[in-house]
Amino acid sequence: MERGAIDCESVPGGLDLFRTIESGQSYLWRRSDDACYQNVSAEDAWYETALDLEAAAIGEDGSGTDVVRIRQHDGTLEWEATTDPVPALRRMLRLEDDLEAIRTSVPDDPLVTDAFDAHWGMRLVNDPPFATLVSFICSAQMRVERIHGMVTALARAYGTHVTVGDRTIHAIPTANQLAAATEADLRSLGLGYRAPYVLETARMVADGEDPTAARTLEYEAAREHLTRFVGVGEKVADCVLLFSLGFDEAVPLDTWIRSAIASHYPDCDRGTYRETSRAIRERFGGTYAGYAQTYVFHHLRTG
DNA sequence: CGCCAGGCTAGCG
DNA sequence: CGCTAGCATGGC
Repeated sequence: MERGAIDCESVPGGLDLFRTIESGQSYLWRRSDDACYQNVSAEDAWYETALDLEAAAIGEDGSGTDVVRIRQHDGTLEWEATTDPVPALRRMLRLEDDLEAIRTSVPDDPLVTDAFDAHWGMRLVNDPPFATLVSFICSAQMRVERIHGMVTALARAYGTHVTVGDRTIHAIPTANQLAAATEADLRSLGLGYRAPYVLETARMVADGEDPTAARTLEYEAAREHLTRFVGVGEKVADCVLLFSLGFDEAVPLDTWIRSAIASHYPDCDRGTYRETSRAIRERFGGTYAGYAQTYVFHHLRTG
């Protein structure tokens, strides 16, 4: 394993790795102390995953089997990896984002202000597209702890196993790997009614339907395009657009954000997903509305 | 026991 | 179009 570190002083606005990874955006990482989403501090804990680092650096899933481990320690982001992970980490953890500039573009109302103050340093993620698609198909009517458990179960059952030293790391399965499963197999992992959704979407991607085609479209058209995948409605599509495909204006309307709209932005409730989405997106400043959404979501969910 | 969790699909009017 | 029943599972 190669080793290195990224100086967090060079990250504009700083980095809170714990909140970035354990805020329900990314299901890529496992903690080496196996304590993800147990409300335990990640001080000195390593996060690890197996993936294709070269592909991840350009926003693709790839089929490779690299391993990377990271932790935040002494003002640096330490890493260990089978090959140079820095370009992939910069992209996936969005280390170029200027948090101060982003905060300037979102409203300074009490809820957003409290959320940014409470979780400063949390960054959006930019994960590989298919891994994100599968994760958020699984997210329907699930708590984040269990989504993480389901994705972990999928990785152990179908993902590529990579052994480094005495540790075995499981990659999130590729579309081809998942397409070979059966619905009964996926139900036995606890996916419930999401099992056929994951399977059918994996088969679609394995057959050539490309979720990254949405990148070339205007935002609302991109959201509509992603709903072609089974198990993907407007909300899951917004999550994939925000956490993987670079649409920072996407505001997923989940139960927590709907609750926030009801209590803090009631004029933004326009009845339909599309119109409510437009209203809250505008209220959150447009360009980086998804950043405000993610801070508010995490603030409410952990409060 | 009932209720809820980062909802979606199919089938209805 | 919009609306709703039904859908798995585990934790509290």
